[in-house]
Amino acid sequence: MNTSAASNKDVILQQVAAVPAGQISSYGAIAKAAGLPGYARYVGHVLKSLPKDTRLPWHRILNAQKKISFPPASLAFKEQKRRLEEEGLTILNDKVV
DNA sequence: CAGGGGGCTAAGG
DNA sequence: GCCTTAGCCCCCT
Repeated sequence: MNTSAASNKDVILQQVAAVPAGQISSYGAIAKAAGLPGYARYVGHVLKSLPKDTRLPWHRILNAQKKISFPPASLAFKEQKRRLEEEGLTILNDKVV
């Protein structure tokens, strides 16, 4: 798929961007798919570092419990929830189904 | 080099 | 449902 010149961060972002609309994934799954098993936290750290105008579907990335790991008072929480709903998903008590 | 923390995960109490 | 323990890893002091 592409050369090995990609850094861990790039690979992760690539996997995140590879997630189809209406489909969700977990940090561990992304890390694993990126060939970095155990980098779950690193994935979160990277996504969190993304710019507000990022085009990466970071909102499709949830934790292993399929729940939004943000506090309900966080803007990211509402934003992610809203985007997921826009993609046809449903959120029940911070949980994505 | 040591210490603390983080959109994590799984198992236990 | 919540918190703790333990594991994995990276980044900043």
